[in-house]
Amino acid sequence: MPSPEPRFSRIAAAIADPSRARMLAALLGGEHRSAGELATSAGITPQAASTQLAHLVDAALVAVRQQGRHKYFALADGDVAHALEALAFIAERDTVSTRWERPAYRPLKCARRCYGHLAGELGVAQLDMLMRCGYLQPSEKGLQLTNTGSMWLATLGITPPAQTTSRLAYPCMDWSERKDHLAGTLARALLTHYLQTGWLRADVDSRALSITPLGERELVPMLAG
Amino acid sequence: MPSPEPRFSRIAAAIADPSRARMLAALLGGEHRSAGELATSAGITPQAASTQLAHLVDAALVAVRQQGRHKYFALADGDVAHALEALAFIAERDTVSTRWERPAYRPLKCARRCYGHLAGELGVAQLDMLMRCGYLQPSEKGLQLTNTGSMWLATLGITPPAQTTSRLAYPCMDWSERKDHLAGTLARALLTHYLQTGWLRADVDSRALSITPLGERELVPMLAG
DNA sequence: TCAATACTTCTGCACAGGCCGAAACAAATT
DNA sequence: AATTTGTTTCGGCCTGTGCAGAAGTATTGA
Repeated sequence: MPSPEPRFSRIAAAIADPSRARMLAALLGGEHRSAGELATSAGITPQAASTQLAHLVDAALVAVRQQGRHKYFALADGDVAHALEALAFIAERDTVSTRWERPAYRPLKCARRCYGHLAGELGVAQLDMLMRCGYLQPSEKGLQLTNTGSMWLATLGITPPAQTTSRLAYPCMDWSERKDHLAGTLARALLTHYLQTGWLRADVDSRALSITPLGERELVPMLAG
Repeated sequence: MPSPEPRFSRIAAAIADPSRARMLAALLGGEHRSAGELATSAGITPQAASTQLAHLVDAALVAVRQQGRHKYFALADGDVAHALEALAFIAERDTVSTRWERPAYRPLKCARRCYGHLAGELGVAQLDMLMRCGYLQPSEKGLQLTNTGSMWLATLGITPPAQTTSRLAYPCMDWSERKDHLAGTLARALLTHYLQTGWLRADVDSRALSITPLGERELVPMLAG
């Protein structure tokens, strides 16, 4: 006689917890975020976030993608985003409206650190330029520095990092741009150089990188070329 | 630094409880239901249902309408239904599909009891016929039985109920038809008659009324005329 | 090989919230 | 007025579940 529990209540329960909801809100833009990032977004410890993210994955609300020692999470698909927006709509319809624009996200999309190397629009542009100019070329394992590439590095005053067990250069998915950017020791050396020359300036407590006026004049054209 | 709690998590929390979800599912067809009905739908006691319904009203997911000593609840609006369906969609997308057709609801829409009187398509047809034939006419307080109406009742073998403190006849919103049907002591007398003559048969544990073959031949044409 | 970083599992704790029984309140019927 | 029926409030119990601390696993970098 008591009807069975509606299946949508399980989905709603997954969304209902404030910490999980904060993580989902952080993913609403469509970008991928690592577990640690989501932990700080939610204001909880990494181990708590790990449990909650497992909960969300189990409910098929978010999808995981492992990349090295990181795990990147994103909304499972557009249907989930649609459901969240439908909930948000009835939650916000009586308020002053126009949230859901997120100016806080803009600088991150432009340029940011991705564990020592450059990511964002600028990072994608960097890899694009390196390939287009023939400074890097694909090889059987990752990307290989060409002779002209070594010469280009020399003009910048960078000596190519010695080939070690850690990879020199390889593509890394850029989740805000949905394209690859450059990762590896070479990428870290390049970002270090950009910071030393004052082309970029690192934010204190965020991954954002801001472009200085000098960088606007010198770095941006270089990467565009 | 920890972002504020997203407002949609409060909405999700209201939906997440299994008992509340069962009540919402019972309202998904758009019909109004009384608190007691929703309590049995959810499989909880009336006092528990009262608390949960207050919760749903507070969250603006359902709207209340008081009618006498009853309280009728319904989904607040189409946006709420939309959000519930969006949640149900992602909850059911991997299952064998095609729920959400509800053959169980069909007999209720046709004919049912509404606290002693006839409701549903047949109830609406009944009031329509009574007015069209001039058996009832509007008065300052409710509906009044005419002389021809009294004669018509006599041909059925019904003596008009004496006017008491309880109202003889008045319109009552039919929530499946979105029109009025007949309520009052006269309406109860008519339904009792229909059941005694075997035109209708009452279900055991539901408000549904089924039309017998005899009723199909005699009652349905009478109400249509 | 060793250290650092990212994430996960385990354990115990504590708070939130749903439930029922009992009793009160309100409306309608007698 | 008295009774019946529908709904609400109060009090106490109890389960579910989110949290952090500590310890464990995995991957990367030197």
